[in-house]
Amino acid sequence: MDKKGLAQALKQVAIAIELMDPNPFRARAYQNAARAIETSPYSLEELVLENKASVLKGIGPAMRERIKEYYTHGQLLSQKELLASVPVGLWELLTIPGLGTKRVRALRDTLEVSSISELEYACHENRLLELPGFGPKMQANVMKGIQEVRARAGQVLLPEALELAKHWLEQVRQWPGVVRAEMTGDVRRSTPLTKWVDLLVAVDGSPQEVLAAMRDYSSGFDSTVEQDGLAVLTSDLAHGPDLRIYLCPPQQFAYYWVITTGSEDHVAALYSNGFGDRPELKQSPNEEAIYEQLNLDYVPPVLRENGEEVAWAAGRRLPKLVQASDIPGVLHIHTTYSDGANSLPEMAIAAAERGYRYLGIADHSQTASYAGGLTPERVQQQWREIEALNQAQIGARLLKGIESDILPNGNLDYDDELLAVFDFVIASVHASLRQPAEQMMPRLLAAIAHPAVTMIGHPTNRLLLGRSESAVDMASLLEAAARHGKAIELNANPHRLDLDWTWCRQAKRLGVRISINPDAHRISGLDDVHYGVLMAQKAGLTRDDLLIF
DNA sequence: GCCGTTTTCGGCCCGACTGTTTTCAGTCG
Repeated sequence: MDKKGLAQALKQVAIAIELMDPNPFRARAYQNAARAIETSPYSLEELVLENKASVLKGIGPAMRERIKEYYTHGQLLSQKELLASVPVGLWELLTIPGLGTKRVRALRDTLEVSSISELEYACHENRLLELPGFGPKMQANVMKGIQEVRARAGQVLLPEALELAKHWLEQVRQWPGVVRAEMTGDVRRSTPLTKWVDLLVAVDGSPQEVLAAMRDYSSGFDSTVEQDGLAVLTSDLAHGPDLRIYLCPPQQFAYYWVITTGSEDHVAALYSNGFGDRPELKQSPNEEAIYEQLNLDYVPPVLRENGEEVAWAAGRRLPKLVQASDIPGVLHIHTTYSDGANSLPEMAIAAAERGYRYLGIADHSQTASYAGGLTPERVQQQWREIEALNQAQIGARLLKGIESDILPNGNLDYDDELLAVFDFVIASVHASLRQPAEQMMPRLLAAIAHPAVTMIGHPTNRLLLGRSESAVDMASLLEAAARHGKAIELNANPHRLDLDWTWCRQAKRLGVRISINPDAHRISGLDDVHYGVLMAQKAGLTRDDLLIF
């Protein structure tokens, strides 16, 4: 519960008003208030307790009430009825690119469409063409959007998958006959997205007996017994991925742990190394013994992906994977100077508490007005504060950086003299994300060639389960990075994880340094580095492959 | 619902882009 949550809640009310209430200016007031709060330097506590809300433009008496409500209840109680009056399906329709509140209203009022399924039906009947402002392209885009929404339904990001897996591990460990239970599958390999949350459970007794004994606990699960004796319980969770629980005898735990951890390609590569011809492996005491029997170095789960790693293990040349402790400091931090929730000193102290020696501040540049981007004057002001904080040594040493927008024409967002003085410059695309490759690539290549630029930030601009990648020819971008000696960001926010780990492998081959950046907008965001490290490990990166200051 | 005064109500935010349009409406960041 903080001011970002408040801003979210206000925006949600704005959408509800736009959908239900004919007065668009009331909705606008909520949007304006949300923006005013987001871009203000004040915390939620300051807004309420020190009445800083009163000095903000766009906050009147009603909004002051809303802010107080949110502060005391964690939600906008007075708007609950309004929010509940919006049919659930309408919120879903808004997730389709190109559909905003106006078009959703038109769909509902004229075609009586209020869910994705109804919308799909209407598309098939060509009904969208009847609506003013809709045409064949719009209808085609909507159909494409529906496919995308369907494709990502049932998947969750890594943190949520881990949460679910932990929750169910705790449950399953209480079940009768359970000797041992561990995560397996995608979650164990730390894949960015998970469709199945998999657990492997060692149980006493035959699969049939065990399933019978578990009946009271596993209601709602479908159960099957596979031909080799492995029993599988599956369940559709209400939202997100499906849960799958493998049951095996205790002696065969290691064997099935290898198989269920996957990936398919990894296991296939193990089979080419004799995995299938060695029945005694079924009784191995642990995974290490299995790899040893196959004349392979032990492959950590995170690395078990396309099979390439099995060749490395056979050649005794597995990379010494980068560890969190290898990272002495992190870059790409936002503060209250732009759209961050915490101040410079707060972030500096939090970084020191996490063992970081340095912290690279990179607030938004001036074009990013929606995020409170810094004018050159504000940049100077921030530098003065950074120097004072470094002088006082109150936390991690602060580096003067910036996340400069790459403008649609490939220019950066300040003049060269100013850019040259930063300790580092992250160049990122934040607007005109949908440019065709013919414009996007020259744009990115111009940015990476700029002498002041240290790295390209979140190079594809994807949001996992949210927004598809920009038209980036990654091979060319990485070649350019190698040519100019520039780094590429591995944005560690679990919504991004961008550069994707598969491309990190290519970057390593080209000698392009990877910068694992939290892109933190608050103190807790610093901990996202963990996910970045996992992706770097997946790519097989070592400490030497990272950009270190 | 907020603001700014012309103190009592009329007007209200931006820039790019896309798809729908013959000049604009809606979406998005």
